[in-house]
Amino acid sequence: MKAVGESSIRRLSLYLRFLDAEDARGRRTISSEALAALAGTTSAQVRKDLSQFGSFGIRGTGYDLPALRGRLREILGLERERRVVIVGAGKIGAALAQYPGFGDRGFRVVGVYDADPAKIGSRWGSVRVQSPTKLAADVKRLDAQIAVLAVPAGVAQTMLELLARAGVRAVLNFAPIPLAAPRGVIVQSVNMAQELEALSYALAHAPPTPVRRRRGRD
Amino acid sequence: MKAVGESSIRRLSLYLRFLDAEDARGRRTISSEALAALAGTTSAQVRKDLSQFGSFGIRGTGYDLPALRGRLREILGLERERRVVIVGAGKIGAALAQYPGFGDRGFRVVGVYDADPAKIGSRWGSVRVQSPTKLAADVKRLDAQIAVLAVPAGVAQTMLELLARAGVRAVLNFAPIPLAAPRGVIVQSVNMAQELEALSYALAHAPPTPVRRRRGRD
DNA sequence: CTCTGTGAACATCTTCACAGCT
DNA sequence: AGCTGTGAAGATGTTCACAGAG
Repeated sequence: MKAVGESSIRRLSLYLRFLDAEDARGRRTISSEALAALAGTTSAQVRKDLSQFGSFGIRGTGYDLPALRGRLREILGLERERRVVIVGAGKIGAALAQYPGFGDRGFRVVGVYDADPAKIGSRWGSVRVQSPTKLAADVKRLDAQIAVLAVPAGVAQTMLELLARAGVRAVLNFAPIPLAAPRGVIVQSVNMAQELEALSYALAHAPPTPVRRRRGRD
Repeated sequence: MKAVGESSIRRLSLYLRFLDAEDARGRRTISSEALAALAGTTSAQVRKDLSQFGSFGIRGTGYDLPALRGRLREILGLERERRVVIVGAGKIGAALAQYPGFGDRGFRVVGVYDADPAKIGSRWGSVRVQSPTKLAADVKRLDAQIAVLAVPAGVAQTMLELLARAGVRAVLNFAPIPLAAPRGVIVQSVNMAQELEALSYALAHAPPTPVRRRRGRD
């Protein structure tokens, strides 16, 4: 299998969401055109994305919806439950912990950590906030593969390294700085400051009359 | 001025963060190499990004730090305060409202709206949660240009249209679906489900031994 | 001699357009 | 006839490598 683009993967995740919805309402088949309309892209894009993983469409008809749905879940690795630890028990951590897209897709929060003694011990759903000193042991014991890093920028790199040593394999970072990924750890960052400033730039440079913008769809 | 790439803008925002920090510690000049190291990119990339807006570097020396900083603030439209309304008073809205990168960069929250009667009237910093029926009048009165859309997927498009009619010019969307941007409105989306599933994909496909990943930096 | 600014090469992503399966 | 799968073209983004300013 040749290298699959990052952007294709992001779209697969989106396609899956719509396949779930269409499947729920009983649709059995869907064309690249129809799926593209839902996901806000083009039919060619949908076909290219899917064809990277084989050809499971039916010419003249479209894609078998339940089959495609199953295949995407498999491709995205959503068939198995992923255990997640949240590091940083602030508002962002809280928002993610209760985000429906989290639990719905098999991501289970098994631990929450924060260095603030005032927060340690408080309940977050079914888990209690712990000290980060517990991380190393917990990650191993609970077999957590994913960590959400929602700590201040100044301690993010240190925490990332701690997580890496503990055995975490993938990290979703919300600290607004670039992190150097330790060997063997996949780091994905979400930087809200950047998003906001991209909007500010667009406002400053497109002002009097309209213009469009993207990321996800237009 | 020729079209500037989306990705350049995102990096400018990052560069500015580090320029702020270096300026604070008294540095007066910085080379593309040094800035690249901080921002996790290459010197060529830094120079390409900056050269799109003119040539304000000094050959043999680097860039005048305060000057560059001022120029970036100007380019990103951060010299003027931006008034922001938050639609959806859930956890995500709350996380953003208290996010330091928000206030620090001149984004001021002037209103919070939620359809849930139980939330209406509660205090969020200096503002009270209002009904979305107040949006149209408030956006005009407060001259809000940016909205943060943190509502459930099902009502996001409707709210976006309401915001557009109210006169909002830019929207940062957290609902996990693509939105059709009304004419004259810039929509930027952050989809955490996609980020998470991209990690899941990477875990499923890079497992036994290491591999890297990106977005913001590796 | 250092470090910028930039054309040219390269790589990646998107769109087009059509051959060929059903 | 309808719709997929895919090469080829086009667009966008990144890296290289060097001429030339300071």
